Amino acid sequence: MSVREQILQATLDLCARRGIAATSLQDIADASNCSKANVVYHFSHKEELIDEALTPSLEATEKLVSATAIQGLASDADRVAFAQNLVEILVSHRLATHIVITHPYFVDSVPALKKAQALMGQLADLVTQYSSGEYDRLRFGIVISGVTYTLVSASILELESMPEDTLTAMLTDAVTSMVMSAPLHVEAGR
Amino acid sequence: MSVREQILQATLDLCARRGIAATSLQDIADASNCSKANVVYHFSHKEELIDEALTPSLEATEKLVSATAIQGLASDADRVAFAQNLVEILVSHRLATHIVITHPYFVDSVPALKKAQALMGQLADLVTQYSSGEYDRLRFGIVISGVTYTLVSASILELESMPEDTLTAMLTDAVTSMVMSAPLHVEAGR
DNA sequence: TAAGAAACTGACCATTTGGTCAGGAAGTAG
DNA sequence: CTACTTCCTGACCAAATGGTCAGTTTCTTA
Repeated sequence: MSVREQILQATLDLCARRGIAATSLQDIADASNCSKANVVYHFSHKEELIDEALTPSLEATEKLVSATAIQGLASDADRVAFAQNLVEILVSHRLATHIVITHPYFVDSVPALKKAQALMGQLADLVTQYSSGEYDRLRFGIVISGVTYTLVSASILELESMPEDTLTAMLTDAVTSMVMSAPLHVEAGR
Repeated sequence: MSVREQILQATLDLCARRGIAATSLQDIADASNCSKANVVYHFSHKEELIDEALTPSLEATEKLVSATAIQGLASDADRVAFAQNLVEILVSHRLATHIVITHPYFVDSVPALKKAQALMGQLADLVTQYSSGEYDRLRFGIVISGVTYTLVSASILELESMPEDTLTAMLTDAVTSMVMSAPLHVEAGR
């Protein structure tokens, strides 16, 4: 792993664990086995560093949004596939997603967070354009933020012991049954 | 409102809006029309100040937990009442709840946050002792954190325009239908 | 009104932070 | 070997932060 990549990974780890404000460039440098000055050499500002660390997660989400916009969510199969893809993204980018969701007040200083919020809105639009208005939008918001939060705060519910694919399956089921207008209850291996 | 109360209110406001780490004692002092030294005079440490600001919310939650532990959640009426009380607490203490939920990594420095997490676990226990295990616990976690997060990040879903009691009713319905084993769909005035 | 307690303040301090800068290694090309 | 670019570093800096302290004002009470 290149130093650059090490720095990005350390940024995700530390910011997810301690929060952006409590994570200093020095912390990131230590975790990346290089000097603070080198961190600044690769990413000239802290915001830029965080921005870049969040990018892969945003790109994956963007892809899902545009694919869903074309495909639509008319059939049950479409909806299940959507829920699966969404949970897949949330799980595989859980650090980034956690950072996004626990830092609503950094929107102005970190552009990626603004983008992330916009994407969340688009996702809500997609799901709810097939349903009946504000109440469904509300449900969607609850479930998405809830799933995301739960994922990374798993210790609260002692979910750490659970195998990752079981967790993914459960979350997919939860999303599908709680958000889609026609609950499907894809029984996850439990 | 006494200076003490002003300080506590400003702490809730600012920490919910910008995060604990990004809120300085000076910011709080400015918002309370007093000196920083006076803030430290009333609350000798920052953690102590935050701790005290979060206390009312914790006490309300504690009360609900112990009341529910005695009353139980066997009947539908019990469950509806529980959901209403819970949402009522989340709404009326929404700033505190937002602080709690967006600062999982401050658990070690702010005792109140540790307590809050423990209470969340007890709430989950209460609801799920009437249901079938891990999956329902997961659903509960999703809905509670989701409702809470949604409440304060309402701007994302443009819920700001909604009257507070409509919001409360919707959330109560959402909690009831998504978490309780028997969906009730108390139709909120919509 | 006198005296003590409580509320409050400005000046100050050590520490940490994000970021700059001048220059040293290290690789690469002619 | 030489010149040039890229990568990297320690030393340094201004700004901000949490907190202390000595002293002043304001309230209470006898």
